[in-house]
Amino acid sequence: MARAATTTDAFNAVAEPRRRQILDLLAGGERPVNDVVAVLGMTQPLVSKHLKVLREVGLVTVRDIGRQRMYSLNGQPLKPIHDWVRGYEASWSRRFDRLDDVLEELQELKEKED
Amino acid sequence: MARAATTTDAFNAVAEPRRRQILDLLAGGERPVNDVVAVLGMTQPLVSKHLKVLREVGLVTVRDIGRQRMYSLNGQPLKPIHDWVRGYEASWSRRFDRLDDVLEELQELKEKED
DNA sequence: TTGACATATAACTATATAGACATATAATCG
DNA sequence: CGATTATATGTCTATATAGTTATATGTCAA
Repeated sequence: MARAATTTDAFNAVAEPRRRQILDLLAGGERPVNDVVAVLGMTQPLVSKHLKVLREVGLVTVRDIGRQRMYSLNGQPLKPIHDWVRGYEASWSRRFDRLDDVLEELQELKEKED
Repeated sequence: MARAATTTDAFNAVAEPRRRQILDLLAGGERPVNDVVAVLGMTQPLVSKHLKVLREVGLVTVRDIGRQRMYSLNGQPLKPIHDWVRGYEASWSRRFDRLDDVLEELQELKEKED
């Protein structure tokens, strides 16, 4: 079995850094394809391909204006990622780390003893 | 060019659902490989492979106890994912959506008029 | 030492890319 | 219509898998 398709879910779609760049750009507002091409410096076919992937997982929507296609962001499919990763916040944030707090308190007590 | 390696960063490592399962299990505490095999019902070589990927991106650490290898979680590499995705929270959470708040207030005013 | 247990690695298959280049489709303008 | 502009798609290459099966490595126990 090969890797799951990039269009399987947001997790896979967003693993590619250039697709994150595109989303970051669209977060600033609707943009036609050539804007993305110009700003991010990728070739036009590559941008179109990445946009297709993002469209298939619902991270962007399109609106036709004459011969331009305006792409806009839809962050909703990112929610599962946020929900999943948030459960791990405790493992890097001292604010959430009870053990660290305890150790710190013990350390403070120890220093007072000296 | 092919897709970036799964060991490139946490984004890629975590795109695979079974690796997320493994992390979710390890979140409950240190575990030997065969525990993961038994609980998650994957073959042992597959688990070892996934653990190797997770190790290479720093999401798990190992500790040898006799012939067992105890794996434990290290969530730190997930922070970049959290940081990136958090910026999009506004796009699905009404709580962060100014426009929605405004519309809601207008709605309330309108209902009072009736 | 021999054997049983725990884990890692090797070989193999099928498949899905990212990116480049060339070309097709489609809409607008003169 | 013909030319130009905007975007999508097809083709080709190199490569990286996830999963299976078989085997190697390493550790403990009797």
